[in-house]
Amino acid sequence: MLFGGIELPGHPDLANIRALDLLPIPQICRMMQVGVAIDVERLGEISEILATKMSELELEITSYIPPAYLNAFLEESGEDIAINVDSAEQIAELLFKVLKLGEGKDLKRTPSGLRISTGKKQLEKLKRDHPVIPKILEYREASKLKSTYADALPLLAKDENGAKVIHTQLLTTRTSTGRLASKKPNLQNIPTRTKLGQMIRRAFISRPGCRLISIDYSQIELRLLADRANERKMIEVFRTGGDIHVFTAMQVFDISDPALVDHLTQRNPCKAVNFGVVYGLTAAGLYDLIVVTYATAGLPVPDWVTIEWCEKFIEKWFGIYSDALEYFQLQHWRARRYEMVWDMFGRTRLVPEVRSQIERVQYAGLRQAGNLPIQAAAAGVMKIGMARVERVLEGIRASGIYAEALLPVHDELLIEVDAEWAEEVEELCRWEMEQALVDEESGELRCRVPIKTEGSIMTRWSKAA
DNA sequence: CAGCACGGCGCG
DNA sequence: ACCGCGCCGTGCTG
Repeated sequence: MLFGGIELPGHPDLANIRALDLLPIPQICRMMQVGVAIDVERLGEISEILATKMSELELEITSYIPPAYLNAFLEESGEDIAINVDSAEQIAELLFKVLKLGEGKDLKRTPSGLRISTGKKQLEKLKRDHPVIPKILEYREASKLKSTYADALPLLAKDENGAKVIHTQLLTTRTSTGRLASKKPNLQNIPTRTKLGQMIRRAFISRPGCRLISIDYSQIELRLLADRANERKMIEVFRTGGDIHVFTAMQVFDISDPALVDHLTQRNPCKAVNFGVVYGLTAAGLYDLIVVTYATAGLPVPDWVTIEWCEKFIEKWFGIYSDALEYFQLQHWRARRYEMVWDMFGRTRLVPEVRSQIERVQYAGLRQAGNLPIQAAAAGVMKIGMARVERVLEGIRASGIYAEALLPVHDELLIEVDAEWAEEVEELCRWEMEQALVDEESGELRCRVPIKTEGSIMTRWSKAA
């Protein structure tokens, strides 16, 4: 029996899931009431920076409209500006009708099929064909960050004794996998991946005299895959504390020395596949991923990277991790047999799609079936971890010290504590989260690999502490 | 003015 | 044709 009486039945178990889902509820209520402080002035500055950048880019983009078309564009928009870069429709017209880019290439259409897609993936592939493309991508990034974050967040902030505080709504019954969701605003998608994005994230601050503590589960989904699939090679790597992506590359490319593994051409694709298999990654999907990776790095894609090569790559991966292959096959079999799959805690998901006559729908159902036992297990681990952390924080608060959980972000928990106690609290909370799968009675770890976390103490929320 | 579908994109 | 979310602006309709 785990913390809070949670079991690992390994079969559908509604009572167990009810108990698991209730576990973090008191903490969730607290988090919504406590809220997160933001630096509204900083967000204002960022908004200005982004606005400036956007008008510069807008001018540059306009300059690429051939003079013969300028009047047509002006008329269409009915404004004094020629083109609205925020309009995918107008960008598609510029790129594919006026500039006639990508002729001869098989350009992907939008899901509705109404027009050619101008999504990031597609534009990355065309990046080298015309100088306007990177400008559009840059504009899109700035526009997204400005409208969704820099401008929107301050409007939702409430004045609370001198600080501006954001209160999100955490949804506990929104997802099909047991994850939590966040809305008004969504604080689970605050930027982190780009330089500009990190500026936004750094506008989330600790209250005066406090520190933010971020603790995230390290590769939790891969570790759970290793455990649930009893995947021998993965278990060995995680037990010995090795780099799973480097190990994969050594196996796939038959390299004996970890130092000889090349990052761009070997470790990165392996990392993509290691994460991607949990989502049901296909050869086409991997190919896209690699193309975008190279394009983003500003490099031409080597001609040995083909769909066929990606197929071989994935086959090789499942040859190496053959227990993982069997595990996914078991989930697919269950999905077809019962139209249902379940995770280690007994959470179920119906997947009637696997009986569809439409192949595309059927495959989507199978990917969902393969993904659920892993994503749901990770969500369950997080719920136990959260409840254990809250027990510790309650004790700390009882001695008059400020200590509050602020926000769960799927495999990360953001905590706020009196600056004086940050180091101690970080260590305690990391320990609690890492003990999520430890049996309360025997003290035994109910997982074949250790559950690890990484923690950092900050005054501003950011990935690089 | 409100509501909707769509394309697009932020995060884990 | 890569899983799970929520939210933005556009373009259109009632």
